[in-house]
Amino acid sequence: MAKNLLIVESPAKAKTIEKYLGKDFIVKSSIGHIRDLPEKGIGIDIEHDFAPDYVVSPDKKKVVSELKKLAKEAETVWLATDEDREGEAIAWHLLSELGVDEKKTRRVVYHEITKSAIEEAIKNPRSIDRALVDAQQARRILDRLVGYELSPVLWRKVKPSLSAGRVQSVAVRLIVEREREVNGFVAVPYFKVDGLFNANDTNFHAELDKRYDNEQQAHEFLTKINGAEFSVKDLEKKPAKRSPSAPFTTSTLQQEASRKLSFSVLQTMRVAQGLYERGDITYMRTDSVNLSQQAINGAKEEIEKTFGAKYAQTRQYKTKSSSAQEAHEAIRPTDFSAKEIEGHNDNERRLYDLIRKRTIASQMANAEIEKTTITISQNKTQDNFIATGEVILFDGFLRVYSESDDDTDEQENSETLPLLKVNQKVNFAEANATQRFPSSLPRYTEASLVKKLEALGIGRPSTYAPTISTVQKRGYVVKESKEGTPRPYKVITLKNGTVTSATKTEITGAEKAKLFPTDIGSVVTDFLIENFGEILDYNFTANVEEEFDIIAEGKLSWTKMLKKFYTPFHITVEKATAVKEKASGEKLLGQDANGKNVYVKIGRYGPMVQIGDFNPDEEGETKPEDKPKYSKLRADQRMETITLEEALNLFKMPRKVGIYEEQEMAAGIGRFGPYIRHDGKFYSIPKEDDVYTIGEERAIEIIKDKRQKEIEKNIKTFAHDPEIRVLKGRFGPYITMDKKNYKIPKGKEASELTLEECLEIIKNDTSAGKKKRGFTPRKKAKE
DNA sequence: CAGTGAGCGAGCTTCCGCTTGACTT
Repeated sequence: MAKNLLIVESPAKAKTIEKYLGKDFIVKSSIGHIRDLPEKGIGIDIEHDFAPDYVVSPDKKKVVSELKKLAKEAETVWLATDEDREGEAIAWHLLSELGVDEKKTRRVVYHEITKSAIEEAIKNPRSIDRALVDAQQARRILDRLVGYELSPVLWRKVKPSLSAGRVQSVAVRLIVEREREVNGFVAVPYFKVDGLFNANDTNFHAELDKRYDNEQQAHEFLTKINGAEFSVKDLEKKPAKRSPSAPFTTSTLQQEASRKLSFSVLQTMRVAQGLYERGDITYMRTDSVNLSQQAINGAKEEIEKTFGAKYAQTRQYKTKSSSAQEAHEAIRPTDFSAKEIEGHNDNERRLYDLIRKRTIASQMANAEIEKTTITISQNKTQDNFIATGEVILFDGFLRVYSESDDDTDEQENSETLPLLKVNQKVNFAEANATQRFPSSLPRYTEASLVKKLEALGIGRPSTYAPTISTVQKRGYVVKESKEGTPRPYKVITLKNGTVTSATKTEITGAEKAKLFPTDIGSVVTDFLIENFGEILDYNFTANVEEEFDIIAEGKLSWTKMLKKFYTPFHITVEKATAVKEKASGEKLLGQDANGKNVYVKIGRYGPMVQIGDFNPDEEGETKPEDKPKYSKLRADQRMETITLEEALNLFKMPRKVGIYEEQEMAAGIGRFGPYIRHDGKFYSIPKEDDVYTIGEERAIEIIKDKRQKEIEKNIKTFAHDPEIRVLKGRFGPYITMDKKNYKIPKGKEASELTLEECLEIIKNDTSAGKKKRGFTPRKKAKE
């Protein structure tokens, strides 16, 4: 029987530590929190100092009973959960739930999973820090009060099953407000002038040191400098250095994996979890940029071996975020010499490579750069052209890793400039004044939202990915890509002594995997800001965190803090509940041809347009012809941006188009876009046709086309078994049976397949049994 | 999938932060 039971939070960590401690120790994990407030009901006795009703979580019953048994048999129970607020609380819950004498328990802490750190921790046990536990209770209970009192208000005022909370509601607010900024942004165009020069047989670009507001000014300037002589007025060389970024935390890993690998934050965490479980990387949910001494030595050794001693420069980074609790190390490889990892899929290899390079780069020398600025003047006006270039004198960490940036174009500064002298003449080739449109701040991606939340101190490494899932699951936010629209712009060119003007076209407004608010998201946000401004304030979390810190220092009672918060909060909840009207986001768009009011609002089934008002007579009756008319918004329309004309157009659908084969044809817009409906069948209307004006003749053409394609699609059918068909699809021929599709093996001619061969292919198909790997929610979604 | 729409209302929904596991064909 083992004398010692040591409990940590993560099973993978338990395995590692067990190796370090030897046979006198049995190491087990709690798998996170073991107790919590009950899921049903508030679970807090508010009248009696917010006494919480903790219950063992249903999915932790097994773990707890096993730990209980082992704890009883052990001489000493070591509570080795993380050294932060949540970890301290887990230790305290374990102590009270396992039913062992406190005298035979020890609390130990460490910041890194190394043999020396664990042994050192065992030598220095302490007792449980009750003040820190109280701070956690205050955090937990405040979140429950906010979440479970605000959500029911939304059920009454907006729609059932909605939710609100300290973290998610602010996340949605960020997205709603950014969308309004983007939509309200008016781009005031300007002209920038770019010159192409040649000197020492090298072409190079230089930009004019001023911009013009309009085409006329730009034109005038180019006309003025026609025939000018250009020379180097000034030359400046400045040394600069660039330093590597800190090793990864959860948030920075999510951002870089998004930019460099196009991973969603959930995908990043899933892949990292796999790497962690196999022992390839350290823990992936961390807010610390710290590396253990052992890790720094490992990185240094690897750098010296691969690149030479002058490339190594060890550093210890400091965390910028004030909310950080730093219970773990930064995310790093466990073994720096492992360049390639065995037995992993492509995504795991790519993420591992990113983590390894980032960590190694963080311990490498600065890059040394020489920045060159060349000022070119001319003899016609006082204006100068400026060329900038960069030469890397010593690549340092750049040899391994360079961080991506969300906001800037990376292709600039890539030009090599010729070696010039002051007063040297340069040859002018051409100059272009190009019309540019400034852009608004970009919409958030999942990863840039995480970055913003972290900067505000909202949420924790373990919750970034789930929060982003929650706001999407509730229908507040959608992740979407959008095709851009063409926009004309002017280019004025001076070349060969003449100035010419041309109009070109660029694509603008294209978006890839960006977060957009839904109408529900906007309406809920407006409602919450109006009624619960304090909670929706970007500083709310920071403010309560300050108080949690004071509680953790033992200088404030957690129940007092909660009471001070809850009393006024609860009054606003009751006030908001007492107001009968729904929060529908109703907006008057204008009047239709008959002078009836046209509104957009959220109805029972989502956003809609309403024409007309209710005007009941004395008996409270409304005549049927006076009742308002309704139409749902299309999927691509938003309450905030729909125009009166677009709203009225919705009522023109579905529209009678004509008769074909004695059946009526109607045009409409469905979930998959514009369609013609005929004899119960739907035919998509191609992009080049207008659903509002399409005529009978064209509609019949579309129907005939579709039928023809249907016929061509059938490569082969079998009289014996009409269920099985060989079809032509987007990716080539395939076999279909019972709504499932099967690939045709290479080397077989589709049109010559026999029924037996088809059955053989279907039988041998293996793709159906594929299992999806990943996390599923604790509770199964009811759908 | 191809479209509904006030009001009345049973009984349901919900938070944040720790952490992974998988009844049978």
